[in-house]
Amino acid sequence: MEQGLDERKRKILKAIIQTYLETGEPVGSRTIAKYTDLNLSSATIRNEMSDLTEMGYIAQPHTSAGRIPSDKGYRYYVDEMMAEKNAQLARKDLALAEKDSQLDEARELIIEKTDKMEKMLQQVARLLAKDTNYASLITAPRYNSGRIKFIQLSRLHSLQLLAVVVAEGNRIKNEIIDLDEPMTDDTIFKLNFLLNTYLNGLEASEINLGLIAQLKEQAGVHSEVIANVLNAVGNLIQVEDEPKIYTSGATNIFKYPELSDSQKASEFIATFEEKQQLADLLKETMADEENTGIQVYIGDETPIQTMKDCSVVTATYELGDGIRGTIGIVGPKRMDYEHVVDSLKTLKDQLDDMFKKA
Amino acid sequence: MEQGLDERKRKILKAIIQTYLETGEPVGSRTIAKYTDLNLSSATIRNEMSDLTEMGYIAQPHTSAGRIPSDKGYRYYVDEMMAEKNAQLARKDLALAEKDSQLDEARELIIEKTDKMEKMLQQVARLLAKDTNYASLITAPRYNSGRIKFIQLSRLHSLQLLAVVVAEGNRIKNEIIDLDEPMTDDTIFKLNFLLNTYLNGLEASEINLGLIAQLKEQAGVHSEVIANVLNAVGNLIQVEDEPKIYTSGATNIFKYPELSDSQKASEFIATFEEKQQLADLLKETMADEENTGIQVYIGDETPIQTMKDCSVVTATYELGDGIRGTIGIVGPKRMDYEHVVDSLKTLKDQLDDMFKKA
DNA sequence: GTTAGCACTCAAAAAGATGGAGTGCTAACA
DNA sequence: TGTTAGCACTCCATCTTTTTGAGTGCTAAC
Repeated sequence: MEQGLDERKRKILKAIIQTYLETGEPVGSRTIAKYTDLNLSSATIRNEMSDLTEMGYIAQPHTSAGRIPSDKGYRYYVDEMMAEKNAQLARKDLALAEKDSQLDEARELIIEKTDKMEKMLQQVARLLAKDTNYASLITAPRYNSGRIKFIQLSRLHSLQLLAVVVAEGNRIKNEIIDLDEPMTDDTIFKLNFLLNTYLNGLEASEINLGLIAQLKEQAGVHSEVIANVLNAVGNLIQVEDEPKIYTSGATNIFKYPELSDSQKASEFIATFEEKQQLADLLKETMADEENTGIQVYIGDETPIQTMKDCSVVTATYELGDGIRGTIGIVGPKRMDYEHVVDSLKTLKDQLDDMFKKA
Repeated sequence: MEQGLDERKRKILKAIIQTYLETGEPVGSRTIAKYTDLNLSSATIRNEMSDLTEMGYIAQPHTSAGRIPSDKGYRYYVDEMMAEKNAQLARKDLALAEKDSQLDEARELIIEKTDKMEKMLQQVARLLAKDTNYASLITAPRYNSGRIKFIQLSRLHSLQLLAVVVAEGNRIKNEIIDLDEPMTDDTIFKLNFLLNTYLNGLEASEINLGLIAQLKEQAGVHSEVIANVLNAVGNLIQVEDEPKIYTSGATNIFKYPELSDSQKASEFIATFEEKQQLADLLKETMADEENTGIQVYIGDETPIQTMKDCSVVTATYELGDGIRGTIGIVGPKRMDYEHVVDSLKTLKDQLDDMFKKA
């Protein structure tokens, strides 16, 4: 027992799952008897279903109902699908690259219209949600190298300085500094020199208390200003810890009755609203990298409590140098895994390209 | 008929509404008979209720049910309340300034912890939602004066310039400009001079095609760079058109059964998720300014279709010079108007103060 | 090993029964 | 004339019962 599934059982299991994905209702033996090409009577199917139930691949909501896939069943189905996809990919069977016109069109729109990363990501999230009818989330690429590239103080008014800090990856931070008394051009020049010689090329982690003390000492009377600049530097780095997450389509869950009772829906949507918890999910994704870069979490496998009744599919896109971001889809366990995986793959590739160009 | 309400009717109406606000269930004549201090039998109350129904202040969900307030009834109640609040305020009856400890504590937390406007506003929204148990929204102040204060080009790398544009209100925009070929320090200096002499002190609207042409001509070979800087300027202004809206607590509606059926909840939350439509609401608010700066929209009065079954309370905070932002609460029609109005008032005052200091 | 047949189960839908909160109206009362 | 007690009536909400039908598990025959 439990020595794997023979050909027939696999076919039946697959048929059950696919039917369930479509209808969302428990599927009975007669349905399968008609559905499948192997010509078997419902009675035979029943016997096999009984076995599959015992093995834990499917379950009965109650005695006299049809069967629904268990988490183990889904897992089997998804693994099969992924394996097949990889095989196809290996032999360059690019029938898989069937265009998703909606997402394709997206690409152009996005590149054209949005000059700002923020808007672009929001747009992508929206599109993905619309395309799949599930909830989507996406993070901006996480820059893990915070090396400082450029620092500059300029005079705004007699009592106001503007500090600009640029880090690698062209992330920019501004800080306005109010002075107690005017400062000469010369002083500003000196401070600029000081800041650049000390900080330029450093990573965030390399700025320690000793260094700060040195800097302040050098600055003498103007150590206040230094403190403010360092503050800006600090902010630039802090953003790292909580990468921004863009979401869309959380309300799509109302399309799936098994998720839309008040209690569940409320928790689910709150999770999306707060976004905080989503970070955990994505952290996990980032951690273990797979061949395709696509991960599927089914039911309890997700790290987030409130999504126990859902499945989560994520993909990691790269800019190279280990700078990565994540796209994800959250939907009911009976989601259209194939479509979701394809969509994410397409999008991941597009993002990879896009960033490579930019 | 319809010549206003006598004292007794007013008392009864108020009692009905208040009871309904608490319970959320239709209220019957006996309840009122016990509740109120004017000693009347339920029969008498019934007669009065019948009148009030005819006048349109209250309604019956069905023949043999109690009464619930109609929009007109709510309107009456809110108007009364606001009038009283204003009266209190006029004679400096500051018992009204009863502290809301939660919001008070907020103030300090906020000022302490958040250096970034964005985070602060998000925090405020979250707090307000938590305090009231309704959904909250808040916009960043909308700067309507876009006068340019400072422009600077700096070299980042040999083929990269950094443009910094600062507008009044200390809004800052950065733009990185890629060059085709290196640029001498001297050229950068000249371009800086050029940009500042032409653009400094101008409002967005004053930058027209003629001016741009002049600038580009002056810049000669480097007109590309000018175009990029103007792009940054453009962005600085564009942000105006769609002020960022921060929201929180959309899922609070699930606490109110009359709003939490799938259909309604879905639409409601989607509105909050997209935020786009909320802008309309806030635009409206900004338009007509009242004495207290607090507005209440009941049911159909709201400009947003999906909120027909809700009430919306908004407040406008000011930085002076007509620079304003909005805070708002969306909840069921039977919301605790008094508490909401007080909370918004408190918050509005705090924001006014805070920005005055900053 | 497969299948037809049949008794049995159980959830969901439909139909019926009960109770109670609340009204509107009438007639009596101060 | 305004107020009140009394009563018949309405209608929703709740609970119970009935019906229906999809689906199973088992047995016996092929």
